[in-house]
Amino acid sequence: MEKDAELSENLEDYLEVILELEKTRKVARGKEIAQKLNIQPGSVTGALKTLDKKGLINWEKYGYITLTKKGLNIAENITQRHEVLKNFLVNVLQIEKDSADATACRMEHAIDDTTMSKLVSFIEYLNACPHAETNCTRAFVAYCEANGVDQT
Amino acid sequence: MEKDAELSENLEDYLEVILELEKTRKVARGKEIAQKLNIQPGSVTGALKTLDKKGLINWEKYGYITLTKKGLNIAENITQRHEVLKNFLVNVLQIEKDSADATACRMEHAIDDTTMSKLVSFIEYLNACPHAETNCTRAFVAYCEANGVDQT
DNA sequence: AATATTTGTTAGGTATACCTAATTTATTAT
DNA sequence: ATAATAAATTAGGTATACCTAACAAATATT
Repeated sequence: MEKDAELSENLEDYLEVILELEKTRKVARGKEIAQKLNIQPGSVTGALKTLDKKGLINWEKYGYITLTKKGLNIAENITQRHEVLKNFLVNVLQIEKDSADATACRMEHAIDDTTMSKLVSFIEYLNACPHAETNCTRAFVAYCEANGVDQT
Repeated sequence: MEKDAELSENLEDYLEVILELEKTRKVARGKEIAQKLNIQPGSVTGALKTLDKKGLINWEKYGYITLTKKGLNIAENITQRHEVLKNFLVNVLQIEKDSADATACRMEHAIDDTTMSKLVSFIEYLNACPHAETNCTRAFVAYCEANGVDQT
């Protein structure tokens, strides 16, 4: 049982990327982590040691990297936050995908569980809520058009 | 003309706090900045030097602190992001005020101008949009109640 | 099996951003 | 005016998180 002590945004990003790599490649490798995070491979090792010490990944020198159960929980939580935020940005606010992804990537560290579940409910509500003969989201798009809000 | 070079989240927070203090006290003082940011006074000086070098504040040793025009622009932008996000969290997602404030404080650094203006439009839309005999926001509250979404 | 290539690690360095404790300057009270 | 108090700065230290370049290990090629 290690101190949870709050993960830094950076370490959260590592976990998220490792989960992504595990899904596509079964295991994560340092080089790929570096590429995804846009950093140099030399920077990865230190972070892996920290994550290992915190009991979030299984790591041995020169070995493959996998998430522990504890690490997986966190990684999945962060990934979910990312997806929900991106969903909101793309499907509700009508932000372009790549930009939405980048913004979600920054916001995911800033949103707590309570806010998250409220946001999930809100998106659910928007999809359920019939507004005139369309729905709230489509009505918002129409509203933007009518008011000349930039659609880029 | 200094390099803009992207302000760190921390320096953004300093500007935001300085603006807040200028509004209530005409000038900001190191001690108050430290209090608002929950850091020790000794940590403030270095940051002030950096902000001064970037041309964002007027600062002289042992003197008062005010924002330059450039610093004011940034501070106002950040403050606006904070307010819009808080407004969304409190009035749309129905998050409790203090918690919303803390979340807004973290999210304000993560949201870009395009997303910001989309969010502004969206809040506007929600207020304008009549839904049944109430409006979208109230309808969302009802939806949460009907679906047992936690109201804390 | 030996060599080449790729990948990972280490070591030393930079930048940010905080801390504490000592010191200096400014302000206030006598 | 002087002494006491308050506020700001400095100096030295810690932690995070990155960098580059040199080195080591593992994998692939012939």
